[in-house]
Amino acid sequence: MKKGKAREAQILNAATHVFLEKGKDGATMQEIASRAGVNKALLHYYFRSKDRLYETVFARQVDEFFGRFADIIPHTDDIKEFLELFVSNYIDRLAAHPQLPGFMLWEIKQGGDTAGKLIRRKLFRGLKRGTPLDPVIQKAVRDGVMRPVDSANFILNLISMCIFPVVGRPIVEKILPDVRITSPEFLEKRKKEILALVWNGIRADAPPPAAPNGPGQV
Amino acid sequence: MKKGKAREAQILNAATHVFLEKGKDGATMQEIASRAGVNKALLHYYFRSKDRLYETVFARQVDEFFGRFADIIPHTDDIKEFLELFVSNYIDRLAAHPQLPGFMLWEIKQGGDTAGKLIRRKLFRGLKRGTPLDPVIQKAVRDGVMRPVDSANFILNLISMCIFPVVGRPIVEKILPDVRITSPEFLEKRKKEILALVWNGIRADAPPPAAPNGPGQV
DNA sequence: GTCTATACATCGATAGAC
DNA sequence: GTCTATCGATGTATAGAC
Repeated sequence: MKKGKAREAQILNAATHVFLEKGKDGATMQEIASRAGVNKALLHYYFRSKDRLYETVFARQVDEFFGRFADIIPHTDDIKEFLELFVSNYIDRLAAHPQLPGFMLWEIKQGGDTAGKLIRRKLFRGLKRGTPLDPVIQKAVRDGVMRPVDSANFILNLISMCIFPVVGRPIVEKILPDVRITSPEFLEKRKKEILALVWNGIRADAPPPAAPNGPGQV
Repeated sequence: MKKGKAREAQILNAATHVFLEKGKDGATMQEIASRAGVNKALLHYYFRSKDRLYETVFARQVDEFFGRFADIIPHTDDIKEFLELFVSNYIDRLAAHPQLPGFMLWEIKQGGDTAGKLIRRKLFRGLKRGTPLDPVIQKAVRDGVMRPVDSANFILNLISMCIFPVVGRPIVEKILPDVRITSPEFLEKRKKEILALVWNGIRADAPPPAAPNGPGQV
């Protein structure tokens, strides 16, 4: 009935939804078929096997997770503004796909080298060798506006603070019952707090007036 | 042949290993039995079903992950020293069980309310209502040694920086090929960098001599 | 307690009608 | 292209001998 490409996309959407929620092992062809509103056999018609269907979905998600990473890199020479925008963009991106990081992390750990090679390829395409944050940070250090830090660790810290709340959402919301990780209010407050910590640290004797977003946070 | 308790522990060890690596869905009774060196039927003799075996393993891991959280809380009034010890203890603990965080995060997301209730119980036992870090931080703010921050966000940041590298190890090591997350050298450097960031921030005009572990990190 | 043998369900995959 | 029917493999679980 439907045209081939439309059906393929329809199945792919259902498969993506199920795989992201249950993982490769937890997902079944039956559930994917039901969600797509078609029969099991049709999945095999379009994608030979579960493995190939999964690979297709996984590759697309790697694209979403890594390939479009360049989109969230701001273009400004002001390091403070750069960090503000980066954290804001990154958190917005993560909030738009809350299931993606947890899925990627778990599945990559399972996937071994098959997944590993795919990531390497995608990663080193728009992103030739090394993080795009590196040069920005090193320049800020040279300019004397940022104290010398280990670049890799600093980037790791920045990314950790953005990603972990999304990945650990079920746990975090259980421990802090009055928090909804993906609510706009929490996300906006979180952006400010990350920036304030990164920029000022927590020491009381640090110069107060240079806080990234005014002094006012509880 | 063997006494009941010993066999039970033997099976439980094998089950823990397999479940932690593959997750509930990916694990099979056959693999657990083989690793334990016994027959499938014996697993059902000791633990009626796969579900019950999994629940036993999961409950023990929740204990490891949450229940023993109090052990890593330092006892000192000096906030700087407190944070140093907390981060150090926490990272050491995580490095000792590198598979645990990823497993917990993924499985809790799958487990729904069954897992949720179990965690709540374990969590609010040695840990009556609220994080044990909260009072320490609020006291430091009152004493004026720490600038006012949102306590929940600060704790979230601290924990994120400790946990994420372990959870994201496969990805991180793929992007930074010269890093071995669990190597002692990297872990020790990481402790210093987290503390330096938290305490001083990155701003160049912050007073330099109060760095947590001397000024020298490139 | 521990094994072999097997029952029963479910999953991935294919054949064949339409 | 899409369905029904079914096969073979695998997974959980049980029966019964020892």
